[in-house]
Amino acid sequence: MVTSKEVHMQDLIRQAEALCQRSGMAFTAPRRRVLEILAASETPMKAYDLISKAGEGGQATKPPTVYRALDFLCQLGLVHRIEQDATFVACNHAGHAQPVALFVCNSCLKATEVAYGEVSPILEKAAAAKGFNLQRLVVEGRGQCQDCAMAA
Amino acid sequence: MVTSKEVHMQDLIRQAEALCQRSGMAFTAPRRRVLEILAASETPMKAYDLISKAGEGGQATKPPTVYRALDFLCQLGLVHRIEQDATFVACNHAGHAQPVALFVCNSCLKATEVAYGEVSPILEKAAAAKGFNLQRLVVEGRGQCQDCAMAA
DNA sequence: CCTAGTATGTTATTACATAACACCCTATAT
DNA sequence: ATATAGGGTGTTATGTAATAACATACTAGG
Repeated sequence: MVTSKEVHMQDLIRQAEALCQRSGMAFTAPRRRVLEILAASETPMKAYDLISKAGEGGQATKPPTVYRALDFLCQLGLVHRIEQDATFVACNHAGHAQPVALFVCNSCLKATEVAYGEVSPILEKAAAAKGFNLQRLVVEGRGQCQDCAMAA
Repeated sequence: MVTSKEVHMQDLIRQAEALCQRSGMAFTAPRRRVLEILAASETPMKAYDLISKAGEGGQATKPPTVYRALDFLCQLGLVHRIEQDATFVACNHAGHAQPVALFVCNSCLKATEVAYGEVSPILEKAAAAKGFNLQRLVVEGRGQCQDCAMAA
């Protein structure tokens, strides 16, 4: 059986390859490895869990290798960093141009992505009212996800 | 001359005292010290800068002392933690019931507080559409503040 | 070839945060 | 008066997150 996770991963990998091709960057082994691990994970992962996992199967993988891969993948928009708790998650609707908010479930720790296109201009305007020119926006949250609400 | 910073600090301290009184908690020396340092700072501060500064003038101040004070002050809403860069800033409109976004200037690093009351329900609704019950929201940003825009 | 640009490997260190336990203070119940 | 429970701090040690700095390798264009 082919799980949706696996399909998702194939998508992400293809996306990554395409993006790299276009921008003349290399989709190298460590970058692929990090993306695969994140894509396979149910929940956002801490950097050092990633480092351990990437090191399984022989060669040790050191922090800088993984952090560099994460930076790269974040810039491409294939991975999101969740600032609240310093974790990383594979984007689950690869290729979105839209900004997304990440809402983390307090029970199962899974992240739900929600597009917030409509609120960007509102916040930009609110910022502009104070003379602030908004360039980058971070929207995150905590709460209870659908599955956990059902279970309760 | 009495600066607006100093007035702001007096306000915050009074607020803190009042809040503690009401909830039966103690506004102790380390808590006061941390709040004073933050209120006097132009920009958000890193925890370890706070630790050093709190330790000036004799007794060494250790990380747990400061982190405990920060947790306390954050819960009271007198201090905000900026997740993006793990810094802390005194709230500059003490006693707001409103949630606020924190926008950090890329040049001078000062934080601008912007109330985002109007967008909360929108995001809550967007989350609800995916079955997510939003309990806590973090809105932060980066960009250029008014002063730096003028200077440029 | 050679060299400029991109990327990784490796060592070491810096920065951020908390666990765990001892001690103190103060309010209140006996 | 004294025991004790709760809230708070002090201290040691450690866990966790991230990066600096420098060496090495791969690949494309001159």
